[in-house]
Amino acid sequence: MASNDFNLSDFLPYRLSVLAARMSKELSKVYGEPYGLSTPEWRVLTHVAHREKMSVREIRVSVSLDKPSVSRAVAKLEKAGLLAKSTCARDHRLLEIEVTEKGLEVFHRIAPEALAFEEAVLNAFSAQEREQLDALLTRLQDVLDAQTGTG
Amino acid sequence: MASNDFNLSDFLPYRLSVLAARMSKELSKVYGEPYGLSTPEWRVLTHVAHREKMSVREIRVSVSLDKPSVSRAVAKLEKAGLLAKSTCARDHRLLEIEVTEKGLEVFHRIAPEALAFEEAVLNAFSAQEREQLDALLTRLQDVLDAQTGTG
DNA sequence: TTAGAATCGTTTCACTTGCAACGAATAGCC
DNA sequence: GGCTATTCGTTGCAAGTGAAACGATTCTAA
Repeated sequence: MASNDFNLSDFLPYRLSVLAARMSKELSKVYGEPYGLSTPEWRVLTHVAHREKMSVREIRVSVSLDKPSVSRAVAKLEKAGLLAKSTCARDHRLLEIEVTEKGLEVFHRIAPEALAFEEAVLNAFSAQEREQLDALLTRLQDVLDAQTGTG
Repeated sequence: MASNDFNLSDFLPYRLSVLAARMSKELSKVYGEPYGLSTPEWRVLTHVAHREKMSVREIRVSVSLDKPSVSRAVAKLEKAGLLAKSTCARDHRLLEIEVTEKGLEVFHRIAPEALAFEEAVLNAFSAQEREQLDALLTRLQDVLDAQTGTG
């Protein structure tokens, strides 16, 4: 029976899950304890750091989090003074969320460390292998998009 | 300033995290609603399905979950009659956990679907690309092991 | 205009998680 | 042998998560 061959450690969804969890945990040492940021907060800050005003909805799709997570992350970041909220004049349902100077400052302290972490991991790979990895991950993403609907 | 280049959607930890989350969510449709299994339960059942008696500790390292998660998963699977717990005669601290006939039956219904899901994803890749993907993921795992200590 | 549908962000609530504390059992050491 | 340290699995608890409900606002269409 074929399912007797089933080996969790070779199973792609499991491997990806374990890998992603470990990497996220390592990375969180950069922004977590030192700056008191959670993963959603780090993602939101990172995205908002592009300096454009944006709504919760725009952030949500860009950082792959659900509405409540973004809402809470924004609330905490605002409380910490890292971003500013105001209601959009043209549409009072929308928020205009914008990074503050303090937020940018924090971001510019974290980002290089985050990139250094990524670089430390990718150091084990040649330029060609990096391209392969990039391409394969993109393809995986595309396959899932095609199967699921781009949700 | 280099950190202005920071783009979350190109950032490896983020990409892996999003990819793994989506794939896990898709996969969970196979074992989740139909069989009432959570992800920890699915992993534990899968590992125990090898038919060997094993302790919580052994399961834990094999399925990348922490102690409480395995303990709770085992408790629920036992309640559902999919595995059996007994205390080890040689060491009363240890449990001997073993899959039941019913557990095997459920496993043999789920596993082919899980493999089919994996296959459907990997269908987009050539044999060579699959090997590349396998090798790259293994290397990533190794790099993290080396940096972290094999946890 | 003006009702009804849709969208936005927040909040509620039930559920899951993971760390730490715990009791039970064994191993190590004097 | 007895005392301490360690390991095992469970449980308590606080924090995080996501689906659904909610009020507020805007859009649609008559």
